[in-house]
Amino acid sequence: MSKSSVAAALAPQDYVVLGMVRLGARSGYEIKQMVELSIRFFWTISHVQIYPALRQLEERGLIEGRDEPRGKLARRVFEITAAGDHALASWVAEAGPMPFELRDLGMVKLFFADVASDADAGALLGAVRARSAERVAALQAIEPVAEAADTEGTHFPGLTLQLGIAFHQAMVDVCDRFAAEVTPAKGQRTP
Amino acid sequence: MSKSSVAAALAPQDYVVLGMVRLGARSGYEIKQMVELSIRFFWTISHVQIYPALRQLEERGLIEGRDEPRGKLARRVFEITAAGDHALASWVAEAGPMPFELRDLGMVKLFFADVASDADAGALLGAVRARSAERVAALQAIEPVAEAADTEGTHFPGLTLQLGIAFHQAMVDVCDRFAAEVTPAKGQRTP
DNA sequence: GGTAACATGTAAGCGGTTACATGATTAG
DNA sequence: CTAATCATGTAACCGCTTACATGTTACC
Repeated sequence: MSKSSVAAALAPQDYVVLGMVRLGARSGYEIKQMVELSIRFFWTISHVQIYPALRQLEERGLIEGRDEPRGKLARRVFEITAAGDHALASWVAEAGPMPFELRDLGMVKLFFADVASDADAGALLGAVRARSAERVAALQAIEPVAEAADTEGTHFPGLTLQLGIAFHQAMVDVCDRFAAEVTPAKGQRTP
Repeated sequence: MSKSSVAAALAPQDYVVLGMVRLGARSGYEIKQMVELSIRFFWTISHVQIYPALRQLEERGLIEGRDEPRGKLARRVFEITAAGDHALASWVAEAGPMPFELRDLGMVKLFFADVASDADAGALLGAVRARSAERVAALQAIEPVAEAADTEGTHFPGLTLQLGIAFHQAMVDVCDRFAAEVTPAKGQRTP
């Protein structure tokens, strides 16, 4: 009832925007970029959602914006306020449900892969493995950036990076083990 | 253009339903249950989508249904056809994008956790760890079922189960390592 | 001079969930 | 006799994405 005009708690994407401003993203455009470079593996946001979020955050005094055009190119830049810092910290600390939603067609196909031929199932397994391996590589490529941030006092982005690397590496390992079990010789199982 | 009445390729959830019928789920109700017991960690479906999917699959001849009421309780049960087997196998074998979509508020909060106090950040880390630990336990509890299926010739559900376990165990491990680094003594970092 | 990147928006649509609705059967 | 489970549906709604829209600045 009534998410009309009064309270209406901030949504997750509002906090994402707030957090990115805190980490130094100035314009909506930069926020979108920073999201793509950092949390895109476990959260996405489109620019369409960012601009309304910025307006709302500013209305609430959690960020402060000023127009700073590049020549004739309209541009509004933001900084987090003390109230914003506090709101973000409260949200982070706030206990409550943290939904973990995974949607993975690859795993679904694997689940049903008994219906396919050994060759097709093997190819699918290889594809799933490759996908995770690529992601591991992509994440490892970011490690220097995270380490740089770490020395400057920002430690947790590195943790989420390690989490991403670890779980995709774990998937690669399981795929390898299974492939070894299933094709010890050449498509034969249970020797 | 035109997903009117002619072709309109089957959507993932249609294949999920088809696959579950193949694995022995007979009614829509049973399909929903089996989804909850098996692939819910990487795919969800609500009963609202299942019944239209069943109708569509039957129209295409991929499953065959007959009314089999329990007394006065309406109930329609299904079996997969040879054409259905083939369609499922083709889909599984079909190369193509396999989006891996993860949405995890816990990781988002962790990413921004530098804004919080050491105590709050530690609590958050513990909560994320606990969440994955619980999931590991829940998945391990299913292992006997997967092993039973394995001996009966259904091998791949066990693989996805191992993937899930490994995935969350990896997250637990990273959380533990990070917690050890950050609190060697008592909230001090970089000794 | 052209292409990529910068910068911000509106509007339509879709895939999916939630709420609502109904009723029968089984187990305690 | 009451609650949980079985079994299937309709309708409203909502968050999010896609497509559309526009113009600027910087680089090659």
